[in-house]
Amino acid sequence: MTGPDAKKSPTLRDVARAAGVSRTTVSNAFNRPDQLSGAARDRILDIARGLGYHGPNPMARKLRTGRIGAIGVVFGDTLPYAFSDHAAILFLHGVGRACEAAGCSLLIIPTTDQGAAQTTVREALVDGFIVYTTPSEDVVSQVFDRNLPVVTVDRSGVPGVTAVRVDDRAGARSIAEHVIDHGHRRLAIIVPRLSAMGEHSGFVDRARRAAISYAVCADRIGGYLDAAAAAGLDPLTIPIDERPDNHEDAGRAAALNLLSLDPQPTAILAMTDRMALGALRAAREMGLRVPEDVSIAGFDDLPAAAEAAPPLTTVRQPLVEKGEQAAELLFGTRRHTGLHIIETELVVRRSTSPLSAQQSAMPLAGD
Amino acid sequence: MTGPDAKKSPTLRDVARAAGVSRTTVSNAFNRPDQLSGAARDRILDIARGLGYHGPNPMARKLRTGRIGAIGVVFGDTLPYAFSDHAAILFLHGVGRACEAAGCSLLIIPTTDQGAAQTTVREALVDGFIVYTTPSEDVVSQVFDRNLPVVTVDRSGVPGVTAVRVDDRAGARSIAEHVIDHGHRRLAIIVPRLSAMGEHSGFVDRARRAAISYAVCADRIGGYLDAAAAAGLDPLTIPIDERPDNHEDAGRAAALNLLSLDPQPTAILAMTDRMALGALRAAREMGLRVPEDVSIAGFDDLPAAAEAAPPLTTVRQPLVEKGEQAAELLFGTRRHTGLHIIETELVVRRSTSPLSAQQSAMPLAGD
DNA sequence: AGGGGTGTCTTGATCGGTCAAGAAACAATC
DNA sequence: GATTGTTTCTTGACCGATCAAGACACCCCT
Repeated sequence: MTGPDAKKSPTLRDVARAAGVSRTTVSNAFNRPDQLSGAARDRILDIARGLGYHGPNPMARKLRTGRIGAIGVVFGDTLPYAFSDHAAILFLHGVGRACEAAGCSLLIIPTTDQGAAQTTVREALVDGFIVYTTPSEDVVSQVFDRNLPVVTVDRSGVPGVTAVRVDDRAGARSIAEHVIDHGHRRLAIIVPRLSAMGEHSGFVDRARRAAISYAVCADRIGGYLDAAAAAGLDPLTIPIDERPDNHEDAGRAAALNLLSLDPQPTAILAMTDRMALGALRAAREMGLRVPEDVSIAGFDDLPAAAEAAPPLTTVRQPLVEKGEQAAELLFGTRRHTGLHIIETELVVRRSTSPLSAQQSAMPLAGD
Repeated sequence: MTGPDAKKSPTLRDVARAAGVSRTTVSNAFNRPDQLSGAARDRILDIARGLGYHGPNPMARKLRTGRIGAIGVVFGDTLPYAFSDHAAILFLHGVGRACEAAGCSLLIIPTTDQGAAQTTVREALVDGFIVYTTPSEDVVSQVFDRNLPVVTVDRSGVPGVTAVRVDDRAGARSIAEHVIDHGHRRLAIIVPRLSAMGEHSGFVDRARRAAISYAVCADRIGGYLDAAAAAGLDPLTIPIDERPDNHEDAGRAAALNLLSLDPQPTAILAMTDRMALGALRAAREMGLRVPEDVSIAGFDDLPAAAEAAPPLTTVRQPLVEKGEQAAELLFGTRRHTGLHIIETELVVRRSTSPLSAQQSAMPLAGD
């Protein structure tokens, strides 16, 4: 990517020389019209144009003046993934709103290539960072090393760092309670990748349940199991299926696996709407009706959840507001407290229903 | 947004002084480990840490070294809008893919506030720009003024500027032909804002048809009308309804307007899928069946088009690839030619069908 | 005539680094 | 012992601007 002008472009000094004035005067011609006579200004601007000088180099200028005017969002996943995940996009939407209000641009920093990510973060030209989801710890510590303002989102807190969290545990509990209140006892859970280390597909065993490294996963599963325990169910008997990615296809595969258990679960709690949508598809493929044969619940309340067939019962988290708040905390627009917790809301639609007589006729696991 | 360290942070010079070495040596300790003894390096790094020095200031460093490592995408709309428009997101997805490959970050530059946009563009720390959709001409010329590499997307070409265009005209013609081949003669067209100047809602009169400032609009409408003319229809008799925004709601309003014409159109060509989806809703609300009572076609082939009820006949443009190509052209990965034209593909689904006997029984406009 | 004010422009320092060239110390080679 | 080479570190210029302070001319006023 070489500039249209391969020959290096002229500087303030060149213009000054050509115009027979000092650099400062040229600088003023561009930035402080009141500091020189109109005639001189016009002449200088003309000469600059003639020389192919396109205004003060922003980097040099900002080095001197300080503020950069952009904030960085660090994604755990690849950039393409970020742009294909609706939750991420809604989050960015919110961040964008706050940026706009603050007159700030938005730098999206990919961190796929572990090696490159280090230097990308190290050299990012930003006034602060938002760390979204789960970049590797290396990258996160690199971010902290920059010693710029940071807001983390959906990550377990680090002392001294402003964090935005959703009350995932309460949200998960509420939707599990909803299902349990409807009489369901044979629950099953679908989750995306639980730990930064190791990729796993299939049932989650005890060891892996104990080694969850992502805060969101830990909290949501915790919430589900809290509700189960409160209802007298043994958490360890509730099957959890993990898939490496948060995708429709992954949710489908997990649901196919869970729904072929005997006895079949009567309610599936998917940790994300994306996976829940895949689970809906799996049920359809197996000839099961939702919610008559199996209730399916999601989490997030993506726009697609309301439009699914049937519309998805889920837990709403205000994704746009989450992004907006994170950015506002970074800008200092919003009062700084260590931890910002965002509440969720249970959204009951039609993918869940009370346990039917037919369903309850089947043997209860563990009986 | 003040840094955690309000007292200004130490510089290379401070570290050098504390360590009793020169600035260059400290610089080398960070960037060129082979240029000094391991012992000295460790000692310097230790001292730096002790002083709260967090690595070389990226701005100063880049001022010296040149390359910034980010490209800017300039949006015509507000940032939040960009993140709510699927076409834009898919485009960004593609850009992100290319950025990732090039080890580059992505700066998203909002241009809502006309005044601020000028300086935002002027000061954006990027190595090049992608101009997407239709920022105001002021902003575009500001971008050109930076004299950095630029690729424009979906805009009519400017001499010397690499442009990515979709063959909108051919795509529009193909879908109009598809509908005409199915026997439809009473066509109607739905379009978003046609011109940067003036906001208009409702039928587009002759004067406004002649004053379209957005290249995409001009081409798509041109394609529709080409097909109509080729089939012996008078383009001027085909009603065009314009709405200021490319939104479902806008499409709905336009369709409601068009479908209350007498005689009623039998086929609606919406210039975007978003508007087509709104038109589907309008038809449903009016108790019209699609496609039995009215055929509706879109443009873009967003993911939602395939999932609509009924699935939308549309023109597919490869949005992700468009973004990727634009970025690759900017990086120089792809061979530079002035104009890159991307082909479209007609995707026939179920929202269009042959004219029914009942439909053709109605009087033909102009007979 | 001298003091104060204003408008226009210049000087030299500075922002925080990197880079090319060279110096000092020491070892290896002929 | 002179030459060459390495390793390690320093110097001064430079990247392209901004900024504080001051110089100079000009006008107004008493």
